[in-house]
Amino acid sequence: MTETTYHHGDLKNALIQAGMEILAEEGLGRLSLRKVAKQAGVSHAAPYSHFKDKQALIAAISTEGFKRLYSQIQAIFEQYQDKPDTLLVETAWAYFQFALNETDCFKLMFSSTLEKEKDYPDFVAASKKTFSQLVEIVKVCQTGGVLEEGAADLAAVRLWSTVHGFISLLLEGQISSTVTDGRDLKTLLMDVLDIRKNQN
Amino acid sequence: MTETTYHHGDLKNALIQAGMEILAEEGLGRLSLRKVAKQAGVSHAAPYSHFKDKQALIAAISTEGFKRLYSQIQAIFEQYQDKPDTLLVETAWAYFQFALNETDCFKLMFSSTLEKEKDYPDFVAASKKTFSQLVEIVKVCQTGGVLEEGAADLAAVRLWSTVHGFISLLLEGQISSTVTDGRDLKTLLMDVLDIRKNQN
DNA sequence: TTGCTATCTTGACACTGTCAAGATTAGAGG
DNA sequence: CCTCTAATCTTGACAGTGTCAAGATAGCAA
Repeated sequence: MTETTYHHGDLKNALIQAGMEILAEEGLGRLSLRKVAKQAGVSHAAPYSHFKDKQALIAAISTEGFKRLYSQIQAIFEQYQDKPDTLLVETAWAYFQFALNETDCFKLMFSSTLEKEKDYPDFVAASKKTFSQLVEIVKVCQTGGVLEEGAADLAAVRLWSTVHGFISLLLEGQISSTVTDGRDLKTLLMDVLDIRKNQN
Repeated sequence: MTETTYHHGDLKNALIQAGMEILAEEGLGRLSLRKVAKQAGVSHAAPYSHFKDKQALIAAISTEGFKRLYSQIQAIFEQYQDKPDTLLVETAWAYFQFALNETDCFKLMFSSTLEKEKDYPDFVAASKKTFSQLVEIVKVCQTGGVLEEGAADLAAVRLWSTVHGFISLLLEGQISSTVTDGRDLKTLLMDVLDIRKNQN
């Protein structure tokens, strides 16, 4: 589908793409360089022309994951920019859905498979950008009166921590069913975030 | 140190012990069954007499991690049982410290290396027990007036999510330095949890 | 003592990440 | 159009891995 010629043009992205597919279908445990290479239709050592390491490929996949997460949140941001209360809930919900829909990618992004993030500036940039976006959203919510005024970055960390921790524990099966039962996920999320229901 | 005889008595625990040491010294990425076996002084296939899988060993190590976490929190619980406000902070701080001191074990416990937790009832029991403990602590804080009354399990999930998410993101290097700079970790934790400073 | 059974060893297999050496080819300079 | 260089890709090898089957060992019950 994506291949161009024999010397096959854009292998780097093809490998990232193949990696994400395997990740989604088989999970992190079954993600190997050789399988990625085979899926991209090249020999087992070909990836080393584009990635120093398996770590480097994983960094690239994580980076791509952050970009997707960013753009999904960005869509929410633009949609609800002038409805601050809805904005907060929907941002959290978008984060939640990303984790649910692309579980293994999400886990890869955060499950410290990467050992020396410093070595991957693209990865750092992509995640920093996402965080700045959250701070931005928090500011809008503050001026909109949905959140108390105060250090926006701290408030963003607080919210991000809660959402991230909750979805992580949930994916891990650590949230007791006495809590989850009888609530749909979105209401549950709002309860955990301690957001009172609004108009819709 | 721990070996008893030639047919070497208590290999199962020796393997768990060896696994935790390697985990602490070299990290999850470098934890292999064969290395664990060598460190315990047995041949490479010996672990299969006690563990079905590498997964099973990892489950056992995680379980041990939960037991340690439990007992550390339990110590805090007993110490501050009748000082509800301090209790809350110190519990969160104990969780925090566990993650900081035994980082790789902590990551192993939560980083979904385990694929089918259902298959490891001991693991499930140990983590459930820890959660019950948190609910218990929340209840004490509620009757002590430190937390609003309400569903204790939901409040526990909320707190746990925030602490867990925060420490996870921190370990991952995802927390911007604009937030961490100039605050020591405990104050930072209290800020994130939105707990106002008290007497001490 | 005898024999059963849990435990441990040995040897093998397929698979993995990684590297060195060589083949191929795209594209720049003539 | 041809040539040459550098990027790209292949082949082959190596050590390390998880796992299993077959056999050795030894603790313990009879």
